[in-house]
Amino acid sequence: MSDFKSDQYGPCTLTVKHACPIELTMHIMGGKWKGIILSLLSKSPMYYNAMRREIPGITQRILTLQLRDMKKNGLIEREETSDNPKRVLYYLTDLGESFVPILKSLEKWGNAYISQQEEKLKKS
Amino acid sequence: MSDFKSDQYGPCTLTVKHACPIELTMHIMGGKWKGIILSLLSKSPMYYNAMRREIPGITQRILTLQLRDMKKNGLIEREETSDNPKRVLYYLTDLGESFVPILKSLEKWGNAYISQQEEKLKKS
DNA sequence: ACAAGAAGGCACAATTTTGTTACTAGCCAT
DNA sequence: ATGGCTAGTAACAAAATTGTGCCTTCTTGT
Repeated sequence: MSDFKSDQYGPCTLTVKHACPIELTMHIMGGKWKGIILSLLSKSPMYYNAMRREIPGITQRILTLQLRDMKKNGLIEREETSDNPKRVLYYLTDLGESFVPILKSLEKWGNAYISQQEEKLKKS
Repeated sequence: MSDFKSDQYGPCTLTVKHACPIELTMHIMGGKWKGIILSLLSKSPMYYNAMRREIPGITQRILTLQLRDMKKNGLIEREETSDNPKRVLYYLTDLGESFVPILKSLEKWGNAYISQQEEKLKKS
């Protein structure tokens, strides 16, 4: 259900231009793997199996699903190379690139959160 | 499952300080309602039922669950007032506040995404 | 001829998240 | 004393997300 229909998302008091953009973004970028995939691709384009190796714990099926989703949402591009054996290269689109700075702040925030949690643990 | 255990999250090639902070953040902030709730509270503290009215489509149960989760993760604080009838005020903690700028960029990005989608629709 | 790497597909299953409907308990005003 | 407001609970159900295990097709190296 990642299709975007402009009247599918409930109104949001913050900005009611079309739908709630925050919820939309969370829906597109949230989830367990999208962030990691995006951050890998932000460093360089990558072949399918290379990504698989770089993301421990992900299965082929899930990786494929995520990549498809991200392509459908215009975040990445898929390109079959013509060399043998045929390989598939994935890389960020401009839209995908435009999310990278946000990704970095999410990462920062996460790290801050972690250290805060650790401080709490010390005290208890 | 929102508890944080430092070795529960798979390694992330980006930053392997403790776990993948991106995934962690997505896990804490993702989902359908957290963003909206946070953005409401970023404007002012709010009572339970006021929030309920401001977020069309949310049910009591879900709102309660979300608020509890956010409190558990240290994003918001819950305070029972002593007036009659007793009411419950929710407000952001510093940690919660610290996410607001990110929320705004998520919102911006969402809006950009929406306009891009619309342009595509025009062309087809 | 045969294994092995590339990029998946398929059937099914478990988990997590979100939703529905109804109910409670304290208090207050009419 | 009845209804309505406060902030929830409880039992149950549906939907979405993520995962498992095994199969496939093409190709290249030995």
